[in-house]
Amino acid sequence: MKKTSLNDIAMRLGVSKTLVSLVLNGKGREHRISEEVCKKVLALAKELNYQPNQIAKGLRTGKTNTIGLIIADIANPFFGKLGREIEKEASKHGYRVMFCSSDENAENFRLQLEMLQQGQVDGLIISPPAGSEQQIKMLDRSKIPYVLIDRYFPEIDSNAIVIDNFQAAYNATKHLIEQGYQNIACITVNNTLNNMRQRLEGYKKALLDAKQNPDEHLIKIMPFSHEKDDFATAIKQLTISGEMKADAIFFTTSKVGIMGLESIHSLGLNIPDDVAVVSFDDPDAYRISNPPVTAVAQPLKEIGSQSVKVLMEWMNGKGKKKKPERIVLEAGLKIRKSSVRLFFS
Amino acid sequence: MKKTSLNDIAMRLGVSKTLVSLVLNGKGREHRISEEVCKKVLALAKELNYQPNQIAKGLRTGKTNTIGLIIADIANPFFGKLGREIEKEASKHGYRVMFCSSDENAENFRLQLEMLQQGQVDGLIISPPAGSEQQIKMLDRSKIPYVLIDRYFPEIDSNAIVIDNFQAAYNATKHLIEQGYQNIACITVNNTLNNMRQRLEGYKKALLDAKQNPDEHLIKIMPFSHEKDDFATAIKQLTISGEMKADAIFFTTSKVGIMGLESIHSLGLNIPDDVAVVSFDDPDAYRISNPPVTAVAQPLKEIGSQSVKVLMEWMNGKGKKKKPERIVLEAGLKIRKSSVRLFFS
DNA sequence: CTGAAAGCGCTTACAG
DNA sequence: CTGAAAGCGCTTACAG
Repeated sequence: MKKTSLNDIAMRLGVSKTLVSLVLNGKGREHRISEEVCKKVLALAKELNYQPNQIAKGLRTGKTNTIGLIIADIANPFFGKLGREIEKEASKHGYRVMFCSSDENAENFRLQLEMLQQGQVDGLIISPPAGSEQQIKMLDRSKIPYVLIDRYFPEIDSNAIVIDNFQAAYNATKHLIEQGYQNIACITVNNTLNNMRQRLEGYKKALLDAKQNPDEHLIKIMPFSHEKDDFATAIKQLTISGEMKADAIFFTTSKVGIMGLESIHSLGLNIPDDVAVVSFDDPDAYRISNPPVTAVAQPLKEIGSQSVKVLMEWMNGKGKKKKPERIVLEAGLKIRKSSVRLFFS
Repeated sequence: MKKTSLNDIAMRLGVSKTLVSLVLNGKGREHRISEEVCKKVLALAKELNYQPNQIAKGLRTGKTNTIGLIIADIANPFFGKLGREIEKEASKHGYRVMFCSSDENAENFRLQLEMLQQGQVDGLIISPPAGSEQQIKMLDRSKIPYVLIDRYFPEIDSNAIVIDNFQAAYNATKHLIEQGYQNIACITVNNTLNNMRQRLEGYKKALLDAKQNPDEHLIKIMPFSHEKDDFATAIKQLTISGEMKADAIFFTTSKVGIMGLESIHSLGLNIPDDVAVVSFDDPDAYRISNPPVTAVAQPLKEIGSQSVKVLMEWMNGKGKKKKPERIVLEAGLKIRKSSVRLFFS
């Protein structure tokens, strides 16, 4: 059985498809179409379970009611939760969302962006990987509405919803300092994105402000591959065999933090007695970890809703790009046992 | 600047768009179009950065190269990882995927299914919520290819990729029995889906086979809302205040397990000495939990790739529905310290 | 070797 | 109050 089309209804009722279209789009009154004709159309549409073909509608109107979302990895709980918020918010506005995971790879990203621009989406929410400046510049020159999340390129004027990474990292480090830790290490990932740089800078600045000099031996920059062995080595150097013993570690992402915690556990080290831990991001894992892990919790709900809001404003603004908005949100520090000295508690 | 269309290229070259379409679709040879014309077309297309409008193509060919995915919640790591595998596999076949989270709610599901059927996707991969039998039956009568994952309705002949939930639960429980636990509790969720029922049945059967009678006091069926308080109460009853003291708990999902572990920790109970723990599903959290949690690890990669494979076969089978395939995979038990008696290890 | 034409299912001026 | 017609950007018989 074929799906019923506008024409089927028009034919069976002996009216034009213009009329059917009008009625079904609620423009019956507006066009002063007689009550009874309206009723007949509506009734038959219901009977035949008519579903307008969105593809045809999209071709004609140039609107797809779909937004594209490119993030690093939907399987990463941070992006999973963020994606869910965006989906929720978009659906309130009648939009669906197409997900793409770039794996922080600029080439994947380029292909996904290209694909999404082939007339499939009305707007984009994007977490651009390192090295995608050119793509974003091109995107900016095209007329398609977009907003960046999680990171942005300072030299490109884009809408962006981000958090204050510097301040959040600063606060996390300061918390460790206040707990009396003296050799605070930082494990981060080899990534040139501004959000990651700011996290490292915030950490360093907090140390400097406390007259603790950031020691290069205490800063580990991991390859993006996130290999278990690399982490085991790094943790071992920081805690057992290295030139500087760390009494606390600040992880700049949850992916790094989870790998690090695994290594800490398999070395049999005690948290926080042997080494205290604070991490960026707040996956479920940190709440059920024993002890629970102190975490920088990003306001995912707000990032999601704001990004959709800004995108909608642009999309409904007749395609005219407004002055770019850069919204900077605060991230809270959830203090848990992994970073609290017992004699303080 | 408008996007360049087939027509733009045809006009500028003084040829027909038929020809341009043919060449760009690699059918130049086939239609014996002269080398030089081909080259000119290709060159100009590149110069103008021509991107075919997929919406128009979709309307004409009836193919969107998109598959729809409806799961419970993309923010749940189980579905996040599964979604990622499906995305990966689909992209190998040139398909993109539209994600929808139903929250296990039949009404949400109905709306999402309806939306996706409005000519937007070529096929569907679905994790149907309880109470959606009618929707699946209707879907089955329509000609749109689909495959179910994670659960199915025994009375409806659908393609389905699932695991042997009964056996996996049986094995997990048997493991606890072998470790010498005598009062093994089960915490599950109030859900009539066949996968959940089988997990409970597998647990009971393992107890029966070991001459341990399943005691109703040891089985807690939680409301789907997953409220913290409900779990605190349940765990307290099982471990401290109840009529039967449990020395081990089997959680039937990771969502339940994570809530349960939180409660266990906040009661200050020791795992596995006070109470041992085994859980269905294997989120990151279980590896970094201290002690790490024994888990039933589902083969997400295989569920993902098989579901896409079966769907592709149907979609490329000229719309003719094949005999439904019901693929049942095995889930492995990852034994970790949360369920191992010290004197055994 | 190449082109004119029809048509996918809609919406939207325009005309009466 | 209602309809004929054009057109969104493609693909695909068909004709020459």
